[in-house]
Amino acid sequence: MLTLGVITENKEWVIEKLAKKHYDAREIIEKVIETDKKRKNSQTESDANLAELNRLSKTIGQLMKEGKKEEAEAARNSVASIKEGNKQLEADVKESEKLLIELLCQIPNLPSDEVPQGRHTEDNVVEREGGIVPDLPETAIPHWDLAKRYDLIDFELGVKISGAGFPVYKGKGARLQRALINFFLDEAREAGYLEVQPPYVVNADSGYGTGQLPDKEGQMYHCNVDDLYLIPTAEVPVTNIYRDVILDEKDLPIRNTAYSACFRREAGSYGKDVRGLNRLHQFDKVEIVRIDTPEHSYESLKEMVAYVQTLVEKLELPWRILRLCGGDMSFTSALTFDFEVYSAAQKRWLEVSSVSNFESYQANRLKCRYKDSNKKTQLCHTLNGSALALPRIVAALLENNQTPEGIRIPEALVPYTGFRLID
RNA sequence: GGAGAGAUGCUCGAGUGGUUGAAGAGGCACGCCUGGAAAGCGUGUAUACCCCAAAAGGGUAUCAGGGGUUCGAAUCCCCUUCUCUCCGCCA
Repeated sequence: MLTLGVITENKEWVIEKLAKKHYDAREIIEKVIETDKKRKNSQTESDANLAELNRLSKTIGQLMKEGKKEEAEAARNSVASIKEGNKQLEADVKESEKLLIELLCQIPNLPSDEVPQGRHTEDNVVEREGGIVPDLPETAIPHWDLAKRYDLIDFELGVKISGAGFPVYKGKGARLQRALINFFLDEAREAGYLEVQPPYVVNADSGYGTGQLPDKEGQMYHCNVDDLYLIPTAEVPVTNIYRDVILDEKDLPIRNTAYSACFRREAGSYGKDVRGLNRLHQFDKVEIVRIDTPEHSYESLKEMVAYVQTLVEKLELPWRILRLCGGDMSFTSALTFDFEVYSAAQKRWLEVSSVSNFESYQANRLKCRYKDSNKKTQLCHTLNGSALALPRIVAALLENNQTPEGIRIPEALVPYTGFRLID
């Protein structure tokens, strides 16, 4: 969530910025400011009462010692009446604080100046592109058919065991998954990221910390009995490592990478979007996360994007980077670059990575701070990106590399798969 | 899952109702000392919020989290979470 300071001090500026995300903030911001005023008033008054209370309490102890019973009794009475009177004020403070957080959670992050204007996916700007779109013969088939032909992925079996969107990988299909995960983790480590293995279920506090809760509650699987959520991405547990933490500036930027299975309910998806590997309830992903200073975070974002580019290049896939427009960005992001690879039999671009700078939006919620060189405590900036999500990479690899002899494995992956051809 | 013990600041650790935001030690930072270092000495060392134009200064809250008793709670009571020990179960 945004900090109160930025809202109260730069109201008009904030409203203007949010317009780029097509979010009309005027009304809610007025409400925030009003609630904040109320909170301050109540707290000032309540604090004064409590100060008086503390003072009197000390006096009572003293008076009792001196044997001045009557005076002590009088003080005791006035304490009682102040206490009674303060109850409402304390309730007001709590109420205002709660409302304030509720309101702040409804306001999206401010888009950075680098974000292009626009409403829809068509308005996203192609930043760079590379790779060669293969010239497939007429007989080329989509990955779900290839998966069947070479017995790599069994979608029906997944349906039997769990439901749609939970495929079973078999043989070279399963080995390809494992190869990709190891390849991505090794690459990340060589690029300076520390590998971590986080839990796959998180508590509600963690969900709030990274912003999945409260608004995206319906997108996560929830274990009711234990009140735990299956992670939709490793971003959640990894970023929450830094919840309620004050870091040292010299330790920044923090670079972490993690593989995890990801679980998403994907309520409301349909049609060609969910065909084959295009959209799953469970999938594998290697994530990169950075915690950085405000001064350096955009440099970090650049580095992350450049890093992800090396991955798609090594996999020899046709790729492009999109700079997301205001209307297509996520709620919590300040600037996002999406990576897409071209899946040549489906003849469509598939999103395989999303790299974002959240600036202090997540950090404010997380209370992830650092001490700067002046020993002042400040909010960090958080960033993350997929590096990479497997299913659509697999879809593109299968489709683009199909030959009459079988499916060719890109050179960089061969040491990991142990085979060059799926046949 | 059953029984018991416990959770204090960056760390260790004292504290069982009243000038305790918290002794003491260690660590760390700065200063003095030194040719330099060590030792020594001195000073400082939480977070959030509120008042104040700001600084200075002041106030409130926080001793796992929440609630309660009391004029007053780190200290007493209740609930939750977590840790440890023993038993059970188990990859």
